[in-house]
Amino acid sequence: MSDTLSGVFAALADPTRRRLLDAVAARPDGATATELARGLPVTRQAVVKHLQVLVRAGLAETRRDGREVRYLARPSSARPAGAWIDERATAWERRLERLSTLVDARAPVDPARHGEDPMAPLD
Amino acid sequence: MSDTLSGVFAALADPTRRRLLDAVAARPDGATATELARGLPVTRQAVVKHLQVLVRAGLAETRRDGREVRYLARPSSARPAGAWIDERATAWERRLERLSTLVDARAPVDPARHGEDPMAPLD
DNA sequence: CACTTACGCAACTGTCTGGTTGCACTATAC
DNA sequence: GTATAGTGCAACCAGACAGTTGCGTAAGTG
Repeated sequence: MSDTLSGVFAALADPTRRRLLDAVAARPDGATATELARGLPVTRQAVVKHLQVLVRAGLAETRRDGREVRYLARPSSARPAGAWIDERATAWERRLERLSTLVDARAPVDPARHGEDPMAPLD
Repeated sequence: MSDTLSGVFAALADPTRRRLLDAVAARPDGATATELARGLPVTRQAVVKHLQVLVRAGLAETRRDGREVRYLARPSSARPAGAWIDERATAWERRLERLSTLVDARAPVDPARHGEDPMAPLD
């Protein structure tokens, strides 16, 4: 999970964490774990752990303010993950598009490639 | 993890699974787990499990062809997840934008809201 | 037919994770 | 100074997960 993309996706994979992120982002001055825990059916400690995951993923940051710790959202860190999905979705859809064109033309679907190592880099 | 968004994010959180998805998508006629395992440092069984995660997330589907099972990519299923990120990133950035405008104007950052329940729905 | 190959199922292991509880520490308020 | 939040740290638990091995079954191939 060391690469940054995995971290972001993993962080967003938990619904509680997504709620939390939305809640933090809704306050430009940030929110503390204790505050956030009040609105959730879990302990403050659980919330802290979730927030730490978000921070590790780069989706949030902390700012110390007296005796409290406020969590701030870092929106732009999510962009690469969104871009990753969008790139793929678009490319795949284009490929499918091309395929259906071939099918319409009654062309065989690359039978030479059947059984070949599919993890080999495409030329 | 029952909601579909969590499933997609969780599926994409694993680098092996992302590689796998790319590899499957690169073959419009699909690829079998056995083929895919040849290009990876893991067992066929492990690959099957990964592919099942992708299928459960709606990112792939299977098609039986004689005695082999070919996995096909389902690009469009990833779109909602990408959209989720993009929406947030954009909204959050706009909010930050507004904040810095306020700061420039030396206006206090909503002190009335400090300590309020941050999980409460915004009005 | 026997042989090979691709798949399916089940059990087992180590690690990660979401969540908890309990306690110690620190800064503010009275 | 004492009481009161707010945070930090550690141990612990149940369940999920990545990965393995072993074995059984089904479908082509000689």
